[in-house]
Amino acid sequence: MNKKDIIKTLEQIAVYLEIKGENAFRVSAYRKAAQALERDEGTIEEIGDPSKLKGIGKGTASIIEELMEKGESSFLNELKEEIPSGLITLLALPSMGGKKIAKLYQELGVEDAATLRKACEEKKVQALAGFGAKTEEKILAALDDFGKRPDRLPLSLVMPVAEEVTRRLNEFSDINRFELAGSFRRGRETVKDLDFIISTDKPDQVSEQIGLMDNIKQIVGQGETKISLELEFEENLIVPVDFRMVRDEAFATTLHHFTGSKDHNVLMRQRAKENKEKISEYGVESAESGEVTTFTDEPAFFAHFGLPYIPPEVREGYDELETKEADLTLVEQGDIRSDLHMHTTWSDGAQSIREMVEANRERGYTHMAITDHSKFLRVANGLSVERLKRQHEEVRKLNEEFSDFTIFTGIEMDILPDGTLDYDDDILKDIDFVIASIHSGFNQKEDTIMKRLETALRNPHVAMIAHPTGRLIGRRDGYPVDIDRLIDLAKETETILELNANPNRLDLTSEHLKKAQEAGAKVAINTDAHRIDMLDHMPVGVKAARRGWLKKENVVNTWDAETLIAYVNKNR
DNA sequence: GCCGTTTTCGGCCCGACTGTTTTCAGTCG
Repeated sequence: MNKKDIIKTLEQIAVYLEIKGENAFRVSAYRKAAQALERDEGTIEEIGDPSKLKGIGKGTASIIEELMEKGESSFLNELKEEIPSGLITLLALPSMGGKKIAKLYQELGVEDAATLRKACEEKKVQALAGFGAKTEEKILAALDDFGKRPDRLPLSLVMPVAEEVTRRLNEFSDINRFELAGSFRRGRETVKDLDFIISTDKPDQVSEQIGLMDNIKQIVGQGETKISLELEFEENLIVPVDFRMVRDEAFATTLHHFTGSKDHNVLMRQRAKENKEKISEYGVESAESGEVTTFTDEPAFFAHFGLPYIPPEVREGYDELETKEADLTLVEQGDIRSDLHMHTTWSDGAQSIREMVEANRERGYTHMAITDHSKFLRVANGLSVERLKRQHEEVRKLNEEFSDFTIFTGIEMDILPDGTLDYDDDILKDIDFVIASIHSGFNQKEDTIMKRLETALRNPHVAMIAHPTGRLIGRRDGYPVDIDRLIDLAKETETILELNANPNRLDLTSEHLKKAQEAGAKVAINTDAHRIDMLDHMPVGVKAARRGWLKKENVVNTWDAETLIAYVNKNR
């Protein structure tokens, strides 16, 4: 059993105990033990004695040891004997938690979705103490929706919704300021909902305007400080959106609270407790005087606890509170001076070279690369050698028009299924910025894929590997890659790895990026734009980079053109 | 179940909302 399996098992035990109606703190102890393992960077073997980690004591350590010896947990096996597995899936129903499920199981013999439905239809549920007719109706409605909707929505789908809601809020009256919080602000690649924090002196009026918005499928909840909606857009795109209304003095702490993550908030509150203080969304309360301190902005809030500003992207409850300011100074959009991966009408892009160049200049960059597909990719009108040469002639001519801007010739060259590259070295040697990438043979075994990648990495003309895992978020997993090996090779051969800024891709992940930075491999953030408007995905990529704790100096797009080309040409 | 410069017991992050109650438990974020 590896570390991931052990973490999963501990979390599974927590779920079973929850349904058993166990003490909530005992349940969370198993979750905390799982988190402690996750937080530690070592493998399970490197950790050695697990009980030396904070959050793992005698009980959970013995379970971990048993898992390592036997590959299974007798405790979990007992729980599985005792509790029908169908109950586990019921936890996914909204407003259903361990306590309610335990009661349904114990008093009505509910074992799964089907028996729960039957109990509701026979009106047995509303007879239980603590349940009622409304609860029964809600359960039936939830069962009807069960499994129809994905748990989390990919960023690419919710981004336009976030923009649309932002546009509408800007038109509302009685709003001092507002900001989008939650996992969207933290830059996660999928989100459960959108959380808007609104500063207002008239929450009733704001709530009323929100309730009259277009596209409302239903109002899920409405209180004095909060209104929760489901907005429905085309193609069955249903996005839950929460709005929290607060007075302006509480805006910073509310924003922090609802930006999360939950684990980060727990760390902050524990820290406050050590100071005899209590954090809530309304401010920081002194336990002694009961006085509440509020803050003008988040930096002031963190400063109150002697902390540097912790960017939203790293608020995941790991070690961000223990990290020194220098390591929290992450790459930002303003640092980006180039986009190094994009397409034109020469292959499968929508715009001409000139149009793409102008669009890049408008975005304030100082250089760029035109990188159309290579000849293997016929469906994308990949460039023959002859067309490649003609295109590069055009790029060079265009480049002469600008004294303050540099256009690199480039190519996104396929790494072929047989492991060879799509062009010979004597073609590649004349190209400024050669990207290599995989668009075929996704079903190959990991070592075959790695051999293909290694060929590209070891070629002195290849500057960068694009979208190194090939995944499409929520649609396909990509091809199998040994990331650690890829990073080591990238470092050794001084080949750049791409963080693809397209919200459907976003490979590398934050874990990959952390490893790359630690290993000393360089990263590029590129939009891979096929249209001008896709160039605007750059901030999405920057956010993803910040989730990977990337510093400016390790992101090659922040370098000037001379430094970049010197790095690329070093080994040629 | 875990933890301790408030230490071996008694806490464990905090508040809003809903639906059930008639003062609060459960769920959620």
